[in-house]
Amino acid sequence: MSAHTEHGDAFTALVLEVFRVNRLLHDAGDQLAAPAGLSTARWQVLGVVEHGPIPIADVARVMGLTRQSVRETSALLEAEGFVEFVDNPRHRRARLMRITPAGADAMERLGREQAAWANRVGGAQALDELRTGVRALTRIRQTLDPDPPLADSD
Amino acid sequence: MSAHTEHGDAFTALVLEVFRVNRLLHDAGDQLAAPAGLSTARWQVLGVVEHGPIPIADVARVMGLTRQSVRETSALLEAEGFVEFVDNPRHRRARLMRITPAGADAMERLGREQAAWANRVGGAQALDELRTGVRALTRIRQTLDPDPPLADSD
DNA sequence: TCATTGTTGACAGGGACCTGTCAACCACGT
DNA sequence: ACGTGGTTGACAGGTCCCTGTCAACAATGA
Repeated sequence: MSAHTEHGDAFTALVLEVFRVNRLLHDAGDQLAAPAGLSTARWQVLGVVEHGPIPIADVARVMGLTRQSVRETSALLEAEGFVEFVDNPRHRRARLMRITPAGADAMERLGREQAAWANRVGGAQALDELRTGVRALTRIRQTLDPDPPLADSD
Repeated sequence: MSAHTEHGDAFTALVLEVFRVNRLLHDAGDQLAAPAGLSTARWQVLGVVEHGPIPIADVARVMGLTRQSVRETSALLEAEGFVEFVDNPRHRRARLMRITPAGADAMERLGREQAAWANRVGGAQALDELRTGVRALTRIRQTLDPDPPLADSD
């Protein structure tokens, strides 16, 4: 039908699979995060803020999102009491997002539940397959992404 | 830090990579589809409708989406003239979505451009890595998805 | 010192997905 | 024949992401 090479065919299959799995993982993340009053998106933002006070624009860069998306999520996190904004001595406009004790608590609980879930679902897969999958996606990301997000050093 | 097994660790890395790559692929799809007046979502719906007249609920099942999402996308596709709704002799309420000549044209052009793009990006990857990646994601999807989407037989 | 340039948070508006709810419709068992 | 239950499209409302635009702010060079 379409003029796909073997590589093009395999890549296309991977693309469609990424779309499907992404939605399932996102939903699973929402279900994991819901008891803590969070969602996948808020959880991820909180995971960055957890490392230390940081302006919105920096969070966006780390996550590979736009400032606007992060701003919206951050406003909700603040309204729910998971983060607070404190003055930035280096920039009067760019205030720093800081995790609150409530936010830290939620992250701690979520960390435990995520670990249990990841061990359970990941345990049902072959280790080498998981690792090859990560490598494949990473290479594709590097091929597609003109400027990759900053390292989220753990 | 968190009590991750090796499997849990690899799985978590895969999850985060899926999130990042999904966004890049979605954006790339939008850019591919834009010249044809489509987007990634509309393109995918049109790809199902292309196989023959079908009600909205069936499209949703095939794609693993809700009827509501497909309905919205379908309304836009109809407004743009890519599909039309025709009476369903078997169900008065569930009218059939049918691709228009304009829709078929757009899909044909997009098919060629997608093939070129997939060959180019996929060609930069190792074939066995791509295939293992597909297998890994497929297995994860089957682990997560209680009722998998219908086959999109080509 | 001062104008230019780049970055920041904010605001408006839109796209694509979700859940919850409803009336219309079909199919099925009694 | 008829009610019951499941499915369908529609509508309301919400989340998470995007682009485009703007004024406030910082940093830089003339």
